[in-house]
Amino acid sequence: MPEQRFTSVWTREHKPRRAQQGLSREQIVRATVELLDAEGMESLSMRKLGAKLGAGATSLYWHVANKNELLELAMDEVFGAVRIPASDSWREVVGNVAWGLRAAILAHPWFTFVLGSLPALGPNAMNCSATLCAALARAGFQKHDIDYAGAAVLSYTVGATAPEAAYTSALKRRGITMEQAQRDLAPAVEKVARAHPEVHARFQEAVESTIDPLAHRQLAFDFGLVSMLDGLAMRLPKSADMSSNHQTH
Amino acid sequence: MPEQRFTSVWTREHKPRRAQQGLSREQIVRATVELLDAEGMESLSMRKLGAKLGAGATSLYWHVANKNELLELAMDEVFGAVRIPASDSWREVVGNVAWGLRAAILAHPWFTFVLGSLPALGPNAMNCSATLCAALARAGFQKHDIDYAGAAVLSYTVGATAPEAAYTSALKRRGITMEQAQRDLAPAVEKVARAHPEVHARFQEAVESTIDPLAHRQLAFDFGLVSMLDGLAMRLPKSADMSSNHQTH
DNA sequence: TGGGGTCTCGTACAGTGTTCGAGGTCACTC
DNA sequence: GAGTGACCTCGAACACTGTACGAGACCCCA
Repeated sequence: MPEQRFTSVWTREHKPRRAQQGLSREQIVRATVELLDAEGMESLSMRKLGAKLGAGATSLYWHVANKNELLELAMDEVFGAVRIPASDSWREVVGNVAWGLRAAILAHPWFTFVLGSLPALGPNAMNCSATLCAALARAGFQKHDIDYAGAAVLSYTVGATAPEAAYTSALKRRGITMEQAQRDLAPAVEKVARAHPEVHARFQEAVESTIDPLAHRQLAFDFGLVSMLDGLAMRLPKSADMSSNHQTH
Repeated sequence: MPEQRFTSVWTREHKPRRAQQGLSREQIVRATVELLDAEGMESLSMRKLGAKLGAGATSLYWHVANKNELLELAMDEVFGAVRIPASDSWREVVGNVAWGLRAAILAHPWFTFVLGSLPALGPNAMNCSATLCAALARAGFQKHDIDYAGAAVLSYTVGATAPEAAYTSALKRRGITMEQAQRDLAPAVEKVARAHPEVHARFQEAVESTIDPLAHRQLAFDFGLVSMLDGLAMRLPKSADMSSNHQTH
């Protein structure tokens, strides 16, 4: 087996070319994000992207080594859209980053696919995790616990938001309403109800609920986020921060 | 726009054919899991799968409507491998399910890709979330909080384990050692170090650390899981369970 | 007038998921 | 035994995909 290398856009250096005319890397990345937002991950092809830019598909390969590099760049573009808050309260900083990341994922549902397959080494991603860790360090976490706590919040945020984004965007793109989807899934739920009656009961509750589904999902996210933050607060060496029951939103 | 339907393997009914000869659905699903484990998500093709079974690619379409259905079935197969614990302590049940799911994801890194794109409506997935919710209900959570708490634990578990599985399996499949990867990433980290020196310091610590990287990742996962469980325990209406500081593993 | 770097792109290759329809193999009935 | 219809397999074809390669175009500078 030949000693392979682990590569990424961020390990090659890249001199920005004269932005005179023709294509530029920034322009290509912007178009990529737009196309992904509009049509989703599996509809992005180099030919379509080229056409959108009024260029041939293979012209893109001058500015970018391959499709994966393009996706890495697009991912970091989304990380860049996460607003980084400034505050003295670590709970506020961490909570705001989590909600910001959630908003970014919901706006760009393809994001988590890229995050799951390619390393996030871009400057904006680094900036995100750095502010998180800085806040946690200031809060009083020590050494490895800083990384652990930061990773825990990011993991929960991504894990909670990704399927939500995938589901809602899949429905929207295919022109299916939420009610239609629930109606279509009813038989499958019915089948499972025999083994787990209490699951069925809660599903019915959800269907007949009068709360706005969007508000419902926000409540669910907040519940988990607040729980995580409270649990982290318990792990602070000296109980410096005791405002554990504040809502983050 | 024509009123589309939201479909899934689990919404169609399926009569298991006579298992006499030729292909069967179970056999195909087993082979799918094997192929995905061995070569990863992007290397699964109907032609390869057919060849592995000694059949033509298009023969599979008699037993399964399309590739997505196949992936749904494979996903539920993995859910079925999660051992469901029996215990009176809700923390033990929830913790064990989380660790079991983590083990399943690490053994089948393609799992989270499917989970992210297709609905998990299979019986084994339902069983998993049902035991989780049953334990949480017994613990004292009420109504929606049961779902919220269950979703929080699953979200954290998936969000924390998925990138870990993706990274380690990508390295293994391409024959790259962990040390080699860290060496390859060094220039990118170096570049970011200028903006965030404290990130660089912790990265160096991690590289030079003498702890086994596997143990390190397990510690990180446990840190977040215990934090989440502690935070959930705080949300129990009457403080029925106060054993908040026990480790789960 | 000549390079030489920078950039575009047509062609080609090996692969993909899936449709269609022709055919083959049974178990059962007349 | 002949015939029928359900069950199952599969070759060919279609419209795609990512990207390697090499031919050319443009522009700046000597």
